[in-house]
Amino acid sequence: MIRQGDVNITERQRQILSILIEEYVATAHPVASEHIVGRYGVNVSSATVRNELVELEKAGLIVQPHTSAGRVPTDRGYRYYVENLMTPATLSLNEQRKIRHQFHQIEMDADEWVRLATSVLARSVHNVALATLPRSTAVRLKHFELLSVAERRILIVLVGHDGTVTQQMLMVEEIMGQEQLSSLSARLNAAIHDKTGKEIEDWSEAQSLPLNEAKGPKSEGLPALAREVLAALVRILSRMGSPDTSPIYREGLSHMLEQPEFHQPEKVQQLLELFEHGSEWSGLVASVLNQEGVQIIIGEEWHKGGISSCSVVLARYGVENQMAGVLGVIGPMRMPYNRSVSTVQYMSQLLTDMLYRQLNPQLTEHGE
Amino acid sequence: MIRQGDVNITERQRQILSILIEEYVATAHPVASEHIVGRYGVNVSSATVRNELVELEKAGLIVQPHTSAGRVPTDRGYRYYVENLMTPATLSLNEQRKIRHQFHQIEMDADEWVRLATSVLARSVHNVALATLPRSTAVRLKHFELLSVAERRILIVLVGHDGTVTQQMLMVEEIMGQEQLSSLSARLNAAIHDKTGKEIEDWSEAQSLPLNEAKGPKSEGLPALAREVLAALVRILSRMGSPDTSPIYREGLSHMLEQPEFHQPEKVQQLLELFEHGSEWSGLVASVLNQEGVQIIIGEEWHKGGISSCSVVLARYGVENQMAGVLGVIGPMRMPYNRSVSTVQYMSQLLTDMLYRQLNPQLTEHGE
DNA sequence: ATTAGCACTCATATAAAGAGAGTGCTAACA
DNA sequence: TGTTAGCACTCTCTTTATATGAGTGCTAAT
Repeated sequence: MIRQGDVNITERQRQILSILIEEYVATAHPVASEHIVGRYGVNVSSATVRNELVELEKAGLIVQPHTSAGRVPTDRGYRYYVENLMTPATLSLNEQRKIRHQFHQIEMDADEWVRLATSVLARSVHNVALATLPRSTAVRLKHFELLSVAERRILIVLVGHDGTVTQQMLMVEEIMGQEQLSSLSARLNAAIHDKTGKEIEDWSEAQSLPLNEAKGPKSEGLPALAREVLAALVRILSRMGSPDTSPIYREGLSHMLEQPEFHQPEKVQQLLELFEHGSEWSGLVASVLNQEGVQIIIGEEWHKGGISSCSVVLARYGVENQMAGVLGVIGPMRMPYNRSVSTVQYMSQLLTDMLYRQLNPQLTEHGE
Repeated sequence: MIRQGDVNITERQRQILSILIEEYVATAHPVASEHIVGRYGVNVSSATVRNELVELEKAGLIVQPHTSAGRVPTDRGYRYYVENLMTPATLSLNEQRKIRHQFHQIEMDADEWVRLATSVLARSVHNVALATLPRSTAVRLKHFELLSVAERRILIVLVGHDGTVTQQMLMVEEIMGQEQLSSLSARLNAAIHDKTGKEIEDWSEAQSLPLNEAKGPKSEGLPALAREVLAALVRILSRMGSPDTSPIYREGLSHMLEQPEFHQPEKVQQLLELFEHGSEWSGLVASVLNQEGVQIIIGEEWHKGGISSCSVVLARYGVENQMAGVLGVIGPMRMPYNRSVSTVQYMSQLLTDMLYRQLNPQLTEHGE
């Protein structure tokens, strides 16, 4: 799969580019021709390497910060590297075990898994990890409960067919005891079990007309509250279906700031502003949700002039269109991509497995 | 209330100190004697001011970064200022209204209020705001529900008598339908209603003995699950009573980094590490929970060598020993204390009112 | 095609010099 | 005794000059 159309370079140039990038990733210093000779089969003189470097520069894959400095990869250079040159890494079995081990606390729900995953990921790649919570589209109501929290305050707890749990406070006019609420929820549950938000809305409208006409037999004050509850359920279900609104968890900033590219304070502030204005992410997240595999966004590919010199490595986790989210890493453009990719890949696979088991409990028993 | 025992300075010195601190807070530059003359009734020459400055320096309230520089307040200087000199500010009615307005979304629970409060606070003081969630001691169980999330996975939702809601996942051996769970929870609710964690534990132990002996009549598999549920309830209740474990919400880092003291990257990193190792905070939080009023911690008063040059302004909110948390501001030592204090005070009062109303719903109707 | 050799460029480090801000001190003054 | 003008002194910050050295591009030889 060779994209990056117009790039056409010889085998040796590719080798040199690869060495150069890996050297630069490791040291953060512009790489001189001298430092390339003698490594991994490059048995030519520095002059020859310099000639090749000129070619690579013409192709737009590297630049020099100033005359008489070594070379540094460009956005395009990294792009070519991750697509053609990078040797894909796999986490060692030991690392895999260490990570899996942290998920062996049983009593957690999906949200907590994801939060833990960001934390593990951040430590593992020494950069900032981020994730969105898993959201389903078109959730079906499995069951809900009404809990009287205080007079006039009712808590609605809702379980979707996919195991997601959401809660929502509701203020009401009437004062209701827990018993009344329980009987109401029992009655409603029976009626709207397994329906989607849309279906509940329809059902609720269908009910309201007949009820108004035949108001003799069974309307001792309940309908108003019931309608409020139903409306709230519909709202919750529709919100659960839209992934954009979900908060984004972040962790590992202090690791990231150890990197030399963040020694100028403006860079740091740019970065933090990006984090605190979460809205910028939603487009990116949405696009990753629709794609298979690990996505790499390098430098300004995402966002002209935004966080230059940063890259993002993202992957979807979960079950497509059913219960999916995004998790990944953000770090300086100069990051060890193969490690990032493999770690993100492993974490997303792990989360996917766990969610899959949650949706299909009968498979649970064969795990480690 | 003049603490700071051994400090004994004249009225004019106090005036000068006050001007100096306010000037330094505003400009972030060491303050020269020339800049003090002519302000707020200081009608003496710069030479006289210099003489007074020497006295203030002897008292340890100010220092000069180097010979031939202006003066800068020390930790003790700020301490004296906030305790004796600072003119307490009140938020303007306009600001108060603006803040209150943001809390007028009805459908929120206590946790969401607190999260919103940190966000508002951060914007208002242009620094980092932080808060702990409200936790009660010795929560009594008001009601709980069991929800079948998936086969073998049960969600426990628990409402405390103070309106706190907590959820917890539970893995079990048996496969139970929602109906069975509902009837189990109905039976248990009736029995352990209004008990504390400790009381539930006792009750549960008391039950297990008789049940084992008289195992004829009513033991068709339920007790095992019931015991698991009870154990989980006890665990949840005890966790709800310990405030240390609650996560700490933070916001506003990008504001804070605009301050010139964070133009050296090491400072930034120190700060972030402090945030990510949340454990350091728990002692501080615990002590603030036991005190009335706004607490100010200046520079190294908290933590020798830790985040020097930062101050924290904290206050408890909520109802003591019933449902309380901590919220406040962290910023550079050079911060406008009176504004921070008044904002923190107002926010904590606001949260307290809201929690109080939640606990006593009959008062709700007279509010704005 | 490769490479040794070398002049050239430019960032970085080091030193010296100058400017300016602000002090401390002294001596005069009310 | 408290206040103030005057001034020398100190120390930072900026500027300028100089040196160093890493790394390149080019040329000419292999």
